[in-house]
Amino acid sequence: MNKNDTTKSKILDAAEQLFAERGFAETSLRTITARAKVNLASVNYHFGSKKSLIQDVFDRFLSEYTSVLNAQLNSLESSDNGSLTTETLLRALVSPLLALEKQREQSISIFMRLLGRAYAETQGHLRRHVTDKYGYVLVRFTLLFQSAYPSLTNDQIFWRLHYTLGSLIFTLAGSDALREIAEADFDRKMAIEEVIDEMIPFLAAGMKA
Amino acid sequence: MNKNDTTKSKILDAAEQLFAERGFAETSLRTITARAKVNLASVNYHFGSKKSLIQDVFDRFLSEYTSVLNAQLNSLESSDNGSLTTETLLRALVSPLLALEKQREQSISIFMRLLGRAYAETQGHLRRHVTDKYGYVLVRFTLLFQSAYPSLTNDQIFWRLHYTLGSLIFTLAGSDALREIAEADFDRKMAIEEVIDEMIPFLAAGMKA
DNA sequence: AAAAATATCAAACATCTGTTTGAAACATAC
DNA sequence: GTATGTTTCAAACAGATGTTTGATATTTTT
Repeated sequence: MNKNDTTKSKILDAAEQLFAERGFAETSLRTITARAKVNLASVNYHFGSKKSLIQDVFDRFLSEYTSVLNAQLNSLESSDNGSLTTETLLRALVSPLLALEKQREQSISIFMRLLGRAYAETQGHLRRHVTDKYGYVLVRFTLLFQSAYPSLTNDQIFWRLHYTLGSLIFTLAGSDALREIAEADFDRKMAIEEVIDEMIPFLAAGMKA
Repeated sequence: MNKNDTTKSKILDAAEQLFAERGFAETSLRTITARAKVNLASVNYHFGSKKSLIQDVFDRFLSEYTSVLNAQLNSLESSDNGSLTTETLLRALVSPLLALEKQREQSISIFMRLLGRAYAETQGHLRRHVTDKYGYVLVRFTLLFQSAYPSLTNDQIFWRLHYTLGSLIFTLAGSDALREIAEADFDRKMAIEEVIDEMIPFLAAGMKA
């Protein structure tokens, strides 16, 4: 059997999409299993609980994302430090998302909505899980940034990085809807790559301000 | 009886805080009425349904916010157009939030978390309600921006405004947690006004990029 | 091919959800 | 002070939720 057609991965696929669309509490296991065309009890059989399913959805996405991002940061670190511009750093952050989009044939906004929801879960188990397991990549990214901009203080970099993440997650999470609005206003549907190409100079200018 | 101690406003207060903390679906009417110390049935008596309660929470916040913002935009419009810098426009967007924070003695992050959640509710009734009733202020703001920066194309302004909103909502929604992290790292607790003072040059630089 | 382990399934379970009910308490008007 | 309208309250309701069960089917191992 194809690895993507197992009951387990069919559940992950359906859950990922539904969680992104509606949120965690708003998505019932019955909705997930109906879309995945599997039995209701198989969620608890394969994942133990709904909580674990949510974590596993994030693990699948984030482990793929961080492994690509880490590879990018590796090559940036080994290359000449003089070429570490803000723009290339930001591209390193975004390009794994575009790669994932192509590979999975799934809109970036799905992943970004998931991330946004994890972020909104301020008191929940999910945010702790995500930051504990994947926070180190953000730390790595911060350190690279510091070496590129030694004139900025540490807390300036800390905050500016969060402004940037806010723009990225917020805009890309809503990118499908925003692109439709923009299409109605300006008679042209932008590709997601164009949106990103517009966004990076905006963010870079802020970072260097 | 004091107007803020009626059953109705006690429910609104409790609901506003709990919705911001946990989300709409994750907050039950029983949790709300327990915190508000009122009877369970009083929600349906005063608001009709949970849906209406959610809308009323937003209406109370947004009507206060937009009325202050509109006043600010009025005075900006009547003043000399040459003084319309990006920074003053952004301040007009944020300062009503600071005013509300003082008046209600409630952290800005509560309001911003609410806004973020309304934004995340992509398919729900809430987003339509909010955009239908309060979208015009954003349009007003956009028009002012266009007049200040005639060199930018309309879709550039559209997108840059959304990048800005992303940064603002995302950062301010998480400002309490972020300020604590920053305090642990840099041994100084920043005031929310300082965070904003740091953010505005960042955003202004991007807007002008 | 028999045995053992793994996976699927329909049904039931206990719990929690928003909402409704009808009586009791309270306030207001005459 | 009685009558009328408004608000509160405990209790119950119907429906949905995550989870468990025990039987059946499927796959893997020997």
